[in-house]
Amino acid sequence: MDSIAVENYLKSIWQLGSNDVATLDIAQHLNVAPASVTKMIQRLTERGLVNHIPYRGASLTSEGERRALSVVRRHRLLEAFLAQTLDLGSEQLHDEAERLEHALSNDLEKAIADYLGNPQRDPHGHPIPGPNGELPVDTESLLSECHLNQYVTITQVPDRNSEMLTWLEHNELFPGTQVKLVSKNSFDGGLTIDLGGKIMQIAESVAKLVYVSSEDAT
Amino acid sequence: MDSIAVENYLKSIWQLGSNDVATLDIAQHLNVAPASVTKMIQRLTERGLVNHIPYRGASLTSEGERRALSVVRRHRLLEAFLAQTLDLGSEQLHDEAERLEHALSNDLEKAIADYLGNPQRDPHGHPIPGPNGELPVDTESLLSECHLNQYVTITQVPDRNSEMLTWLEHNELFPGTQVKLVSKNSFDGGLTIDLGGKIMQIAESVAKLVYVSSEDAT
DNA sequence: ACTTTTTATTAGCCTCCTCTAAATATATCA
DNA sequence: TGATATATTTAGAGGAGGCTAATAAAAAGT
Repeated sequence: MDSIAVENYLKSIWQLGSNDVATLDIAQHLNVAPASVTKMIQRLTERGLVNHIPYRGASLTSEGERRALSVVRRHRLLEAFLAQTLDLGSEQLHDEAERLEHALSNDLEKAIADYLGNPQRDPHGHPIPGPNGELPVDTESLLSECHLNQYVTITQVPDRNSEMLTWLEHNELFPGTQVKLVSKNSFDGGLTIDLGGKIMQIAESVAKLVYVSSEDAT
Repeated sequence: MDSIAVENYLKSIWQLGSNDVATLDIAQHLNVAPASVTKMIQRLTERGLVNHIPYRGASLTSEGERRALSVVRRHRLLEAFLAQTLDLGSEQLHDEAERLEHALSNDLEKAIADYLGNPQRDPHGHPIPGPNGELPVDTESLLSECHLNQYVTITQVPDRNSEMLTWLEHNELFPGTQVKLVSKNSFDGGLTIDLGGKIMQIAESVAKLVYVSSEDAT
């Protein structure tokens, strides 16, 4: 059984990209000192969960990725479960799941998945990895990279960053919402979108965290 | 915030009695070496959570008890919550709550309590301490100490020891069941009880873990 | 009361995870 | 290319929590 710290490192590396993740990025992501990251990376390399080229970066081995996805699965199942039973603020969901994910047994994970009907996505639209780490092929793109006048459906919003999430929710920008891209500012990357008649502005920083699908949402 | 280990020690000491708990008992309860217990007791004494007289025993300070009861509250709320939402085997409940209890924030604790309607007891009949550690005065007694021909209602069954629990459940001996004490073996302390017409034997070891009330259950 | 057994504590060591300060590699820029 | 800035790793230390072996205290038995 991986320790909480190990699970968090694996999850962070997974979230930060697939190859050559920088020590400093992990350190900031986990809020620890860079030296602590180096040491942990070495332990994980020793255990065969990470590949590390000194001064270059770290990436997950297939076993490391499997375990990272297991954490992600538990996290997203918990978000879905808590969202369905208690109704917590969308921002709270993430924080609670962040702590509970490390205390979930296989049995309870399964019980929750069954209770929810083995959902494919969590409340923020993020795909839930299967019990063995299967993830659907990603057919979605970033809102920031849409074509002009294209109609798209929001599929994923971020699950951290609660202020942004509150703002998105307040403006009815959640998974399932259909929007049309009206124009794009060349100077700051901001977007103007049409939300069923309502015209609004979206900063590039937000549009880079929202995924959309050009087909109808499934 | 207390660490998981600290929370477990406090809870163990609370469960093992109110004064002069033996090092060895804690060690067995937590499945660690006696020397580890001594060391932790010293740390807890240092932090004002435990009173310790060397070679005599340990007991909780009022602050220590407050924190122990907080863990117990989270544990029992979780048992109630999981029992209500997922329906898990009664034996599984305990184990899952045992791990999750350490990852429950105040907010989530409150959300769960509200969702359940602030219950007074968990599924095994154990009283759930209030948010500040309030426990009802105990008016219940052990099944093993009833008088002959007395009608009593079961109020509490143990939450650990899954075999016994399964057996109790299988024989419909759970909180709310009314039984009459028919006779008591003088040699082994075993009981014969009348369960709505069905006569059965209960070993003393079991009767010492089941609480009953002579008034109607509330 | 003296010896033996049981229970607790101390001493010393280990692993995990963290930190700061110092050293080293890499990147960047003139 | 050489100098500076940034990123990374090493060195060394510390706290938390665990262990075993050795010692000391308390309890129990004769």
